[in-house]
Amino acid sequence: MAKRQARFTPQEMEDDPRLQDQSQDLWSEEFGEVARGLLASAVRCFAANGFHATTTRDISAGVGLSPAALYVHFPSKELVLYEITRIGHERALAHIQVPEIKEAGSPADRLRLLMRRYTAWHARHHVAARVCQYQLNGLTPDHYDEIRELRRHTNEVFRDVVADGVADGTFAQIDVNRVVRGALSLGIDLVRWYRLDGPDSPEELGEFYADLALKMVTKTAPDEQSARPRPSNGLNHTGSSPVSAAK
Amino acid sequence: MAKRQARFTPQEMEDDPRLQDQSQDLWSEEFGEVARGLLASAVRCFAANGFHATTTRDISAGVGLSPAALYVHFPSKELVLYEITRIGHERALAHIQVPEIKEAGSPADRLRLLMRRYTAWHARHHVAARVCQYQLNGLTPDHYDEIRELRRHTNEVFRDVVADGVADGTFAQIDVNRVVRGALSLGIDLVRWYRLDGPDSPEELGEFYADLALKMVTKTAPDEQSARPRPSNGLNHTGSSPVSAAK
DNA sequence: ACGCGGTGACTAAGCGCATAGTCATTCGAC
DNA sequence: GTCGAATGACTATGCGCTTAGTCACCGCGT
Repeated sequence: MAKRQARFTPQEMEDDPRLQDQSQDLWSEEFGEVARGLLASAVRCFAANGFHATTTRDISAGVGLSPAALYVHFPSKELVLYEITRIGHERALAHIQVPEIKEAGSPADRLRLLMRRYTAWHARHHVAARVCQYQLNGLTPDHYDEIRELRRHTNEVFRDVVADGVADGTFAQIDVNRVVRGALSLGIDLVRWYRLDGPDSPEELGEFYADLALKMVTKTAPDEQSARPRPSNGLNHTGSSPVSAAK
Repeated sequence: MAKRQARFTPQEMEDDPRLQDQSQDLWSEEFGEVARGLLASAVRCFAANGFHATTTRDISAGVGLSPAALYVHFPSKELVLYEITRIGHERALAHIQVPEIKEAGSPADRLRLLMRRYTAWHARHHVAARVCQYQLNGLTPDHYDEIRELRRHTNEVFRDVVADGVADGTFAQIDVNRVVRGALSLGIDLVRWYRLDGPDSPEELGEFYADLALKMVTKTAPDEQSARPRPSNGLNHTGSSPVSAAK
């Protein structure tokens, strides 16, 4: 009878190694100590059970407070989600808008650094990033649009690097949009399964995915690859669309 | 005050091209006409607003019935979700367990076919697949475990092909687990952004991702790739772990 | 030292509402 | 007339958020 079956209790969530990450350091400055605790608790709850399955009681119980205490620090449950997603997206974007990448010489080096940092950031903050990626439909339309704007910027950072490499001949004549979406998919989808106590450190995974991204754009010697069962059907992966409506 | 803000009305969902896919044909046999309509409506609602934000009224209104009608065909809302995810996972798995792939000659050909079919299936059924991927936390623990078992099988299909290629020297000496996860990430993450009215047909995207998967495993000529800023730190991407706990 | 008014964090209790699910009854095809 | 499908009115419950009030603490005049 209308019981909301959150599958993880606060105690289970506290101990679960799959919900351990380094997202505490995301909101170290802008919030007071209690508000930070509430955000951390909310991240765990939202990541484990989803925004709508999480009650204000769950969040506040995670820091040993009463439900009403949440409203001393945040005006609504939705705004808690908004702050999490906003900060998450802002920090991820800032982490790939660094001089180190811009000033790296070749597009290949830039792409390698970009993919390494993007992947490692998402691995390090995979719990918060999971909320950022999969709980957006709990936002109001206005807040959702703000987050989309941040995502557009992230997209452009990738697009610029890949487009540069294609333009100057460093990369193969690939479809920029498709490759960018593929690289982003790798860097994002890992938050669905990654865990810090798994076999790969964030840096190792970043290194590996940077290699994969490079392989995506590198020219292949004509007879290097194995035989293609499909001869040539005129539907090759080059310039199929100018700018697709990337979410 | 406790208003659940589902952001999409039934009418909006009916018309939104982002919620159009071919998932109708998934449950053509096992259910009656009305039950199929309810499943289709539930898929749209769950994909648009999430399981917990969807009411039984939303689902039944999508087919012009009263809320109570849902309980004529399904014992609970959770079981509607379970049927969707079960059938989705079963069909996706069946779609890559075909003789066509097993009997293809080289591991490269098998991987190409596998990735093509896996990607195209998820693109064609991206709305239902989105529910299958992102709404699993609405399931009871028992049902969740059943789905995990199906996912494990899917994993193994990929692992077998890649491991074969590595064993017989067709592929480079890559880390099988990492490559499999990367390929699965590409094939799965597309359901987050794909739309049938976008620039790529399911087949084109499958073709493109099959190329990417091949590039992931193909040996690179020693000086083919651009200079690596990292010389050799002993942390190369080879055999870091035997079998990781893939979700 | 002390009292005193002010302040902000926090709580207990609960309001108003919406939800998942129930059930006696009706409808409609055969 | 029978029987399954569908319904409208209903229940039990849980939800987000509010309200009235407690408590610890602060500055400050005396």
